[in-house]
Amino acid sequence: MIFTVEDDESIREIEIYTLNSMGFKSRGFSDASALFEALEKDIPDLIILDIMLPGESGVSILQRLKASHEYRDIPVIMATAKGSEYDKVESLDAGADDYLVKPFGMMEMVSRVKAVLRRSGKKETSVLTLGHITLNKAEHVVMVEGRKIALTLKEFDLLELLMSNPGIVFTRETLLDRIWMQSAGTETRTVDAHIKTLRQKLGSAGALIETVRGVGYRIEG
Amino acid sequence: MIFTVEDDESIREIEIYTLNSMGFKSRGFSDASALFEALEKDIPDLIILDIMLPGESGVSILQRLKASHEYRDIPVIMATAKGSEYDKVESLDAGADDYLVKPFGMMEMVSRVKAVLRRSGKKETSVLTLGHITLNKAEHVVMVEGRKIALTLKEFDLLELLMSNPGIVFTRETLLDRIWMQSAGTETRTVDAHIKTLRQKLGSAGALIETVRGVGYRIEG
DNA sequence: TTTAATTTATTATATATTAATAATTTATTC
DNA sequence: GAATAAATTATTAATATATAATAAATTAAA
Repeated sequence: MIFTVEDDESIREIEIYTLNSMGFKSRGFSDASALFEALEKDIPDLIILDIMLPGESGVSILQRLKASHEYRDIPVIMATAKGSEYDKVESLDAGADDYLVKPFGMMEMVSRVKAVLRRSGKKETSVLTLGHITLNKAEHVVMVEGRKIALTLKEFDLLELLMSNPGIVFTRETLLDRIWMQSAGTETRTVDAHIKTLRQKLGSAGALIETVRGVGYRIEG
Repeated sequence: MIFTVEDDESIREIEIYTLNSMGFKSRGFSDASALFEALEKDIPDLIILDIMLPGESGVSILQRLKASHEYRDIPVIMATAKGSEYDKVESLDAGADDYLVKPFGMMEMVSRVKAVLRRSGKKETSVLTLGHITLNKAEHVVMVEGRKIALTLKEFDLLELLMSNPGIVFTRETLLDRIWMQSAGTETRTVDAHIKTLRQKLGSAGALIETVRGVGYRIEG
């Protein structure tokens, strides 16, 4: 679970939407009081904290968090306005784990979130992302543009292998070997059939799976 | 055990019903004398105290509690009428741990109760809630929609593991390893059988336990 | 001696595979 | 550069297989 504190509603919504569709769970809050209220019920894995907030500032919230025995271990990423070097220094001093300079892109946010989670040694997210496809290994769930897609085991394994190696072409033989545990030999259309259902279930994102004629399949890097 | 002091009988009943169905034990009292009588026999983990009471007011009761060597460590949540800022300040001054502004929702009450119990470092609440299922680890009791469900040991452990990790898929192998302390190997339908009885006993809430074909089981996050 | 846990056997269902055909793409020939 | 042939992949639907749900019977434990 990721908490984000941001007073601008549209930015907050985009952040939450992005995080959710990348396989994270997230909730947004507009100010300090809403955040601390939620903290009583649920300790998140990470907090994204805007500095400019109505009422209590992000830096002040950060200091409160780090002063609290209960909350000090939650990693925090600060969102600073461009150029306010002083805030940045002060935040890092106060114990922020990373910072984002506004205006920041959603993909930058996600990659920083992943990096901080990885560094802070929290349970490895095990989330693969590519284009609009998100694959969560632990939950065995695939999302396309925020919508959950039901895949069968073979489809899931196939997609996972392709997504783990974007750009790399796999021959049918290799795929049969690695996913079906079949040593090559008999001619079969099994792989083709699964690629077909995969593409279909992925909808528009299915176009990411490319056929390399005469060789095999790959997912776009 | 949670005590709630509230003169309005219907509110009191709802509070008790809610707390009980969330896995807490609770008793209600209509005024100060009933409360102090009960306190002589049993020290609760927390008291919810209405301010507007016939006879002695909630604030006065709070002051007496905090003045008493015996009772001062019991956390107290005050229930204040909307807008009576003075009462709120006076209560927090007098040592209340939190306050609820009337009219408050039952879920808000429960989450504040949990938060205060957690903060006050009392025995870890160890109450898991998911949908209509409530699991109390300490009391080894599971409730579904307020009704107590009798689970066997293995069933309980299985549900606890799943509820502690909502959304995460567990393979039969992992479940056997973590609950049955069996290292993998022999093919068995043991897990399936327990999932079946669990679902059956949970009734409609049993649908929360999902089968991920070819992988294992998970409980909906 | 009752209750719980496990195993076995059966039934139901989801998924995988295959085979046949259609649609493409690439190569070849005129 | 068109027309045709050859090769490859896509698609479909029927069939086979694998997996899970269920119920009943057995074994173990309290």
